[in-house]
Amino acid sequence: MIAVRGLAGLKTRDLAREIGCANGAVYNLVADVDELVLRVGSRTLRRLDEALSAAVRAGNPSPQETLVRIAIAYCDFAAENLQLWRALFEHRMEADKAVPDWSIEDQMQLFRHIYVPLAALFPKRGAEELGVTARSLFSSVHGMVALGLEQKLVAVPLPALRKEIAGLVRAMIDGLIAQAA
Amino acid sequence: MIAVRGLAGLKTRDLAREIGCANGAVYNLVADVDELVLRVGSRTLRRLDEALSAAVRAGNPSPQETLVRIAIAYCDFAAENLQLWRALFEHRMEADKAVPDWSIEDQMQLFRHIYVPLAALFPKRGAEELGVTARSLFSSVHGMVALGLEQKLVAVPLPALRKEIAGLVRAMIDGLIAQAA
DNA sequence: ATATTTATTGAACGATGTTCAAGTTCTCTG
DNA sequence: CAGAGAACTTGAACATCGTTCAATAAATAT
Repeated sequence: MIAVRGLAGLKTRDLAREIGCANGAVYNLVADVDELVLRVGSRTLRRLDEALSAAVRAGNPSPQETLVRIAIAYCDFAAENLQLWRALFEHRMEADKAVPDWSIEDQMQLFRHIYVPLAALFPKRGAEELGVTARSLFSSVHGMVALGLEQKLVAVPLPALRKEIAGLVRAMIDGLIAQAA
Repeated sequence: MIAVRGLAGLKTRDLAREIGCANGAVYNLVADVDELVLRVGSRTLRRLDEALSAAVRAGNPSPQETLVRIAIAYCDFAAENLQLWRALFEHRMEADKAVPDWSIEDQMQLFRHIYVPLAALFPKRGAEELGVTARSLFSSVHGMVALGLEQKLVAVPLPALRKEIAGLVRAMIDGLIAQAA
């Protein structure tokens, strides 16, 4: 239902009707909608992880081109799974409720795809520093994808967005290498 | 109310009580909450615009350092106006309702801060191309700020985030210059 | 066959955005 | 300044949510 109607289109009553049970029975499967959304998010993250893994496996290019491929794969996955991908970031827990550990774990896993080629590029850097850089790289690509796929503003055609992302990722890495030298 | 309790904490009843009128009277000022949020967003964007303008005015550094200052100013503004800034991006209209022109206009204005120094750096590029690059730069910095200020994951201390942003912006620009050469 | 545990139901509760008929206040005119 | 007409205000009522829970049904154990 999230995939079809978006996160805001997920209603427990519709869901109950769809799976053929009473309204209240939904809460036998899940504590509340927050958990439901997080569990869907978990599946989405797993599929995203597979997509990124496939992008890394394909061919055996340089670490920098691997990073470019990861970024493009991220972009493609977001475009092809727009609503599910958006749900990952649109969803907010109530202020007092904590995100469960298994969900945090899911999110952290993704950084390793970026971490590995980055470590190859910057063997002098420590794990801590590499983690921060991996995070920054991910964040900036995420930002480009998020705002690029937002039809709210000017709609950027997907091929143009992919090209733009590839260009900026290469620029970032080239720049980082130049800084390190 | 958005500034204090966040976008989700804005309730029309509370608002009516706060401004001292009946529930329904809110709708004399505003068609619906969507418009209310967009009008608050408009003010936030204006203040953000001022903050970026101030960052550009301060000193008279190179175009690349100007871009770094803009990025840092964006980060600082987001940190100091966290809830209001978040509301700009968290808010979603219902699928069938369009964002009004005046709100779109507000958003577009911001890119000019990036556009100007970028045009100085890449005088050979056309307006179209510069616009796309400006957008990409903004998007990637936005992504870093958005995920960096999310306490959901590991909380990055603000000074570290600023440093990280400055580093990556310099890397991106250096990389873009190298590509153009 | 009966008792006990487990699962399911759907009505009801509380919150929330929004509407609107009725009441109130303001304003302009004779 | 009186009073009619316009404009505004009110708060109860509606629809839509997520969520709860006593009552009921089903499954399982004795």
